Amino acid sequence: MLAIGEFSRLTHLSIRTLRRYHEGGLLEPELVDASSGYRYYSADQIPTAQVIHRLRELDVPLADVRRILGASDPDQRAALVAEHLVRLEAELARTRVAVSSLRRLLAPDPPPLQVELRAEPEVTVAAVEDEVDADDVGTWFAGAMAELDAALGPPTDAGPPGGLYDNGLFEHGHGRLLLYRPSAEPPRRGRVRPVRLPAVELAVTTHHGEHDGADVTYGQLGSWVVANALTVAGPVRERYLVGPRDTDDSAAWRTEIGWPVFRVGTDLP
Amino acid sequence: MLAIGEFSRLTHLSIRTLRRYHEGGLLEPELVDASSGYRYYSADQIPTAQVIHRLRELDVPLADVRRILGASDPDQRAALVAEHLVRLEAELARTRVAVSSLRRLLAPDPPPLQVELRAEPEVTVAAVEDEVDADDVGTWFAGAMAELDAALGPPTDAGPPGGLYDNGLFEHGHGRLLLYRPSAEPPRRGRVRPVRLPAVELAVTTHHGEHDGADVTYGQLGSWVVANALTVAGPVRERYLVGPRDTDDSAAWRTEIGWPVFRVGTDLP
DNA sequence: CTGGTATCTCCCCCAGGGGGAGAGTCCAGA
DNA sequence: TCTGGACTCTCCCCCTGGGGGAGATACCAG
Repeated sequence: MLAIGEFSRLTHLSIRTLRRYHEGGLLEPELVDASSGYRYYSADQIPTAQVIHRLRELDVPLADVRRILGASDPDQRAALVAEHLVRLEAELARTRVAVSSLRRLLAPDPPPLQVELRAEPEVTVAAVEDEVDADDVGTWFAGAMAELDAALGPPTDAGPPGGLYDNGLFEHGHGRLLLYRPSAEPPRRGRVRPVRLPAVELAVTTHHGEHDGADVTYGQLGSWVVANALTVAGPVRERYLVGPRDTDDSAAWRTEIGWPVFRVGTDLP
Repeated sequence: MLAIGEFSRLTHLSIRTLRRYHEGGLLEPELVDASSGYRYYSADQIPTAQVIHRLRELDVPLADVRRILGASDPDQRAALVAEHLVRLEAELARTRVAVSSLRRLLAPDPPPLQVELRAEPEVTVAAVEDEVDADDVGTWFAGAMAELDAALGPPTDAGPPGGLYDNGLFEHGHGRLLLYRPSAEPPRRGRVRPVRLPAVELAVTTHHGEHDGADVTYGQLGSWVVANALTVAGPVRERYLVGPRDTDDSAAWRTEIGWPVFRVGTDLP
């Protein structure tokens, strides 16, 4: 039986942290003296403590650590861990994008932006729509796109997929998100259903590369809109001209960003 | 002039976050209405907001973001950013170590540990000693080793360097740390001075690979000590048989870990 | 038995964000 | 000019995963 200080020395987990892990049900001491409250650990618990230590170094949330430790089957445990390694890899990819887009931001001469004003007519499409948290957009997007493809089959010449992004997504971190594919006769299947997109006047530009870097282009487009004295209204639109479905080379990806505007002197009476 | 909601849509920073950045002096609105408190931003502030966004994605602390934005000289700014990219890289290395050591921990059959009992005689060495936080050990270690090498010259055959780790380092996250190199006539120079290391009985094993993974070996050694009914006392000792000074191949590194013990039936009267 | 050290619980603090209440402000349409 | 809805304000609390420190007990060796 090891007192907490001794166990701390053995595992390199601080006493405070061990107590917290006890409270949290992550690592229950083998024995807790009922009268004194002293925690006593056994040497058998050292490996467990070290697994926790490692998982925490990988920023696995305590709740997930608990789940991993609770998995009785070693295979299942390995699967749970692998899941987090995937998450780590995704995070690394995000980091890479952030670094390169930071370089772009800090570069002295930003290339001028090509912006086009376009009147988008009303159109009926096959769409999936949901209330989504900003953090979940990536996951949701993948699922929705898969469902659209399942309902409509392989890409046709009806046009690339697109999305409508509620302003609340940016302002409050959650809002409505609509993903669509053009279709002459939109089916109803699963979450897919026909939706009538209203006509809208858009200021349009094209973002090159990873979607994670798109907010820089958003800013440039927004600046243009502000500078050219047009008024903003309604959800932002995107169209995925070239994306991960088309090529693995993310440098070749093209996302059209459409910012709804009132064209001065045209829409005003 | 853009109200906060509009600016939020343009930069993809949430309204809450923009307010926080204002409070924190990171991104001051161009104008704050004195009577209403409304924040108004200019379109020129969009690039700044996006730089902040990117830096935060890289987990740069707000204080450092402030410093980077405050740097007037672009070169200086680039240097500050580069500093953080170095930190990111170091973190990535730590992650890799954690992953591989996690694999080792979850492997079904841990190889048996070679433990040796050794009576270490009293010895006088050239040492640097300090009170250090656990987080700063790496930095402190590098500095202290450099200072030792400066005082003693290139490696001799007097033996590899070593360290003494106070228990408080593991239990509370800070404690005394002593780094030494054996020397017949220890000099006094800078922080380097002669120190008499007391004689001690050690349970010794050798850790292979990155030092970041050593705590697993610590646990195994500790288990052995507990199981073999010896009592623990005093600071842990390490000796750096092969380290980054010797080879870049971290798989070849060897760290001897010595756990102070009383040998039953020998030290007892 | 006594004193020093270990350990207990409890409360407050940190970063960097989010939720929500309640009040005041802006602006377009009637 | 009024009015209602949308926008924004401040303020307080909560989250995660830790750390600092106080004050009270427990353990254990001399």
